[in-house]
Amino acid sequence: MEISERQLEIIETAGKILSVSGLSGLTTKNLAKEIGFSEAALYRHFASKEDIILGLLQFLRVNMDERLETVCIPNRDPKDNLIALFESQFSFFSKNPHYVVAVFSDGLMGESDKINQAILQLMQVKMKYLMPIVMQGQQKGIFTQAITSEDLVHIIMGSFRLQMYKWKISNFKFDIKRQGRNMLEALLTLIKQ
Amino acid sequence: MEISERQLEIIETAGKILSVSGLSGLTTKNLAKEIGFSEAALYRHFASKEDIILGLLQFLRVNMDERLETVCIPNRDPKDNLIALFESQFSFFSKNPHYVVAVFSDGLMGESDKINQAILQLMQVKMKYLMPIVMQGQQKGIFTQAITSEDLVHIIMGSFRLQMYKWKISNFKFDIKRQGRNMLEALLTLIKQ
DNA sequence: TACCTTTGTTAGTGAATACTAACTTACAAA
DNA sequence: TTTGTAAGTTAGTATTCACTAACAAAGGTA
Repeated sequence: MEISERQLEIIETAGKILSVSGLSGLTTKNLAKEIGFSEAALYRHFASKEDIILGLLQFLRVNMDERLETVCIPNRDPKDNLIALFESQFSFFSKNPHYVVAVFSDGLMGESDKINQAILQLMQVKMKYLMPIVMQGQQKGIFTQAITSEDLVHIIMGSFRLQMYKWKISNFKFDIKRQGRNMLEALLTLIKQ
Repeated sequence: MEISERQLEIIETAGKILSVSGLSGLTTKNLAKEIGFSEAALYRHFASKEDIILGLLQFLRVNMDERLETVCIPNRDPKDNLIALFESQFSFFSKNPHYVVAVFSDGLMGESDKINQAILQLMQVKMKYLMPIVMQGQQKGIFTQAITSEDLVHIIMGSFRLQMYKWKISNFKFDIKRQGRNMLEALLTLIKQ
């Protein structure tokens, strides 16, 4: 599953349109116009619009996986890992706000199963890094053991997602890195044993 | 802003379609067919499709406001109030799963400002009841005072929303009341001082 | 040179969408 | 009895959508 240069350009332009004009703005017409070639040319690089969005989500997933891999350092203080993970996430979305629209928007492509699955996979990638951190923190007695790791992860993920949602419906007006850091601090205080 | 019987029927049918066929299934054509009259007849009762969705959201808001009003009893143990509020929410959505699609789906009507605002208002109604409970609980020393009420509410709301999201993408397959109760329990354990 | 592949073009297609115009019917009030 | 209104109907409309067919130009390779 190689991604050509042109494909990447299309994916990135799709992301840009998403953040500027939202979901309904992402049409093949707009996409082609923004890139500067014809609508038909899109179909030289992708079989369908769905494939373009899937490409976008896949790109985001691979990117996130690689990014979190470098950020989460085994055997480091779980608290530091949690902070680093969040910082990295907020920093990335701060630079690429359009992906927020992609990930947190349902109804993308009329509830296509493939796309829903791609979004689920994205959540799972994050879970892959979050879960061990939380478990390690609990084992070391840094995070509370009063509730299960699953519940703890759920609460952390929920807080993160709501923060993202608020940012999105504010039209990305506030500083997500600062607000995110505040929220994380509260979260850490809460889950500290 | 009175709602006629026919309007209510349209709203409820719209909700039903949302839960069965999702966002993309909610077309004027499907809506009319489901009710059993012509498409044009819809426009005797609503000025536009947007108005129908706004009606649905408004109906949900009023309903939720009244419901939570009876559920949250002043001067009762905040913990009990919190449980009652959640139970009521889960119970309602369990009976009316289509509203989950409406509320937790962005891209409803191409990012109409009015609709986004209506969804925001819905969150604020819930906040209206949640915030005093949390503050009271903190004052009485039942909930932790280590973080602010705002942060606590954010974390609670985030957990609730994520629970709803998981339920929705599972196609309403699991028992939201049971799962919700489990999550609330974990949450209560966590925020207990 | 001859040919193939890649990547673009123009000019459409059919299907779906929200919505409307014009007309009909039932019924209630004056 | 007359008239107005509410609530249906049929048969459309313009627009938008994702997508395609047919062709052209560039460049590499036999």
